[in-house]
Amino acid sequence: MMSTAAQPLDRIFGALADPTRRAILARLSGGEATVNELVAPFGLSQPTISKHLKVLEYAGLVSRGRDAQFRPVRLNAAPLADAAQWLGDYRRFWDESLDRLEDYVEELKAREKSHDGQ
Amino acid sequence: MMSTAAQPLDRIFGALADPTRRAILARLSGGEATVNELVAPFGLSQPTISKHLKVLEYAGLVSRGRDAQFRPVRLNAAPLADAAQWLGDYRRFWDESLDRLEDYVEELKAREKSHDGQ
DNA sequence: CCATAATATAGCTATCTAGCAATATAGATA
DNA sequence: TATCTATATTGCTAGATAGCTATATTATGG
Repeated sequence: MMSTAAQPLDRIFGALADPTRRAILARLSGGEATVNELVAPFGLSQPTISKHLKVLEYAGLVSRGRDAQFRPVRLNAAPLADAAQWLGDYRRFWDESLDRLEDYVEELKAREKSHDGQ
Repeated sequence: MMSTAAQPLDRIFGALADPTRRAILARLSGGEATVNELVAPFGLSQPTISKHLKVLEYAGLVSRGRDAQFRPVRLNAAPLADAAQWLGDYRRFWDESLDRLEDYVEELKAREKSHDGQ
């Protein structure tokens, strides 16, 4: 199960490396779902989907609720921000000319965040 | 070696899921390097690094040159843009309030790109 | 309490992974 | 040509992964 010693980014990128798991996240971006609702669209067994959910949970990308015998799954996107930040360090290599604009926006955003704002 | 049928994002995220490979990319962001230069900082054998390089190459993240008996490795960040774009679809979930600003900038960037500009 | 529905766990297989040491190959140089 | 240096390839091991079926668990509802 991806060695217990794995770093957060290992788990996050590892979770995203599987198309079924990316599809699960895409589905969850439209709202929470039960396990069976997630099983339906794939040609995969329920235990297989449950295993994928465990990988996503281990990466912090989903969390589970409880509603009678249902265990609703919801998206938790926070770790994706870490992944995006890691990628951000390389942005200038694929998008050199727009780098300064990006920096400017990041600065604006940081400023807005520090002022708070709703 | 991550099934031949893997999709590009599988290979990209899969490549990023290993800390040694992320460190190699970080090193390459400072300029190209030979295999032995990449071996040095890790406590890993040369064949192990060569194998990591093959995974990175398969994901399109590095390319190799030839200079005498050296095979210089350089960063190819383009596939990271695909990963970043995928993540971008989830940005609003971790960064709701700044979404409109982000959209605005994306629009600006698209406009600037279509005008070209150096 | 019993039956059913939703989900989790166990146990299995085939394949992939990350690491190693040993060896092969390719190019430069003495 | 012989040798040295840089890198690739081979063959191995231990452990992870993705899938399955069968079974256990948990909670509802009769």
